[in-house]
Amino acid sequence: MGRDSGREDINLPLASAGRRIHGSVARALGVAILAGRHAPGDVLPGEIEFAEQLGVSRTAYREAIRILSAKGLVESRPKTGTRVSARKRWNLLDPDILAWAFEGEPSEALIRDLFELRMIVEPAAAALAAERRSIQDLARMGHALDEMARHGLATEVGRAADQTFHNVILEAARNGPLLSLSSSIAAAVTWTTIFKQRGHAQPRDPMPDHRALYDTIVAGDPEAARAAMTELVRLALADTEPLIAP
Amino acid sequence: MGRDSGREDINLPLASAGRRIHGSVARALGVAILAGRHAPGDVLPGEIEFAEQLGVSRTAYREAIRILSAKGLVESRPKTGTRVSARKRWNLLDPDILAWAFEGEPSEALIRDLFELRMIVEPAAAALAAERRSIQDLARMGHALDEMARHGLATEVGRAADQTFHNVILEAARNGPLLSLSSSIAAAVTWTTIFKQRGHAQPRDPMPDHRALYDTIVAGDPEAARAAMTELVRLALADTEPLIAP
DNA sequence: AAGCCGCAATTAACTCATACAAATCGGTAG
DNA sequence: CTACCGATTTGTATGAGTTAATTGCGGCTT
Repeated sequence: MGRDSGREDINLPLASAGRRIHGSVARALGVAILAGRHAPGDVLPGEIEFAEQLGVSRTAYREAIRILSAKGLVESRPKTGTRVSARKRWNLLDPDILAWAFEGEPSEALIRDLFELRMIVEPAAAALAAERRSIQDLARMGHALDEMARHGLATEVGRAADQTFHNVILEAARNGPLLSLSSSIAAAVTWTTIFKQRGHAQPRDPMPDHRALYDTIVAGDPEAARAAMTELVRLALADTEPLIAP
Repeated sequence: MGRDSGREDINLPLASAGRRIHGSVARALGVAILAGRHAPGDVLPGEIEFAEQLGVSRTAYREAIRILSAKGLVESRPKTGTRVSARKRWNLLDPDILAWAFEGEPSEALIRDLFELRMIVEPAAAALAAERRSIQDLARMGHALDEMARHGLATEVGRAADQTFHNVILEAARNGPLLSLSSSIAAAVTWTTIFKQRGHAQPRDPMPDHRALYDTIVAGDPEAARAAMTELVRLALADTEPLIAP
């Protein structure tokens, strides 16, 4: 009814850049779920109704639901409908989920958890990387550090270089599943620098600890690398912690 | 053409139990990709053609592709088609992906990687659990251990209890992202026992190390828990390693 | 003459609408 | 208390029309 007379939709900014409609809907719903606007256990409106509300076809809506379902956010069965899954079912390590979580202001609990994870994973990864890194890995790490030093963490390129540095270390650890944690680590790294910029007018210079870590990996000394990375994360945590738990 | 004269499909066991068609197709393709039957960079046949080959509608096929895409296995764009993503894009920590990987004989490299991850994550998780566990957590761990002792790892219930024990520890660590690693840990645990059963006619008794770990968590001693879990995983690794790297 | 840029045609995925099938829950009758 | 039956919701199928990216052609620039 009344489809020609105008669309009654668009309270969500769907269309949007590059992304296809199913992707946009998935993102919008994902963000809403992670923000708590749909609590675990809640039943979503029926396909037909909800798709119409969003102003998209049932096809596109269903594909969006498949995406969310694949990430463990929702489960749908005939007659029962589609309901938001329990939190323990959510795949919190999925890159999209993390991105959606950080779309709005993420919960302090999540940031704390990610830091804890980082403190567990990165030192071990650094130790492995010290043993297994190739010459190319070292070159990429060195380049990333140079970029970081040149542009600083106040710039986009500088932050990207920081991400790259940590990412190359994970790659150099030569462990597929471990590398899949990169998005989680990246999220923690990002928010470290964001909080740092917020907190201090004069943020601590990150280069010394990064260089020290780099040197241990060049030297191929696993235990030194583990210690250096532990110290690096500890410092980052010290910068961040007072701001999330004041 | 010839749709009425019979279906030219079914070289894959699609239909199958409980699962919907899109789920079955996703699983079949996922397994094929993880088994290397579709290498990264390969372009899949077009929607119409491939869906017809599989004997399903384009709708079901597309929803399957959305699932795979959500897990990072494939990427699809207009004109280019759908292609298998690079390995580093795969979300190796996704429960389904791991399940699919272990559908066929998994690669030794993956098992080794998962063990490495387990050795990194579980001791830290045990330490956190020792600090944060509730009375209910302890009760569940204790019950799981009892079940494990009663039925042994040769039985399905016994193995399930083992899984539960490790899983409760992850839950007791009170860290969402960490808990999302449970499927990865579970995969490693499973294959430990599988290899153990294969290797020795008289497998090592797993109860002493498990009990020791449990006691440290009851005592609330993080460092003791870390050490106990490290020892537990080390023993499991010792049982497994000679069989995957002979 | 060689190379670069922009335009159009092609091709694939994407979206939509509709019809029908299957599954599941609740109530009702036996 | 059990078994069936109907209503409701997701699941599957199909065909038509849309959008986006790549390819190659043709004209322009160097």
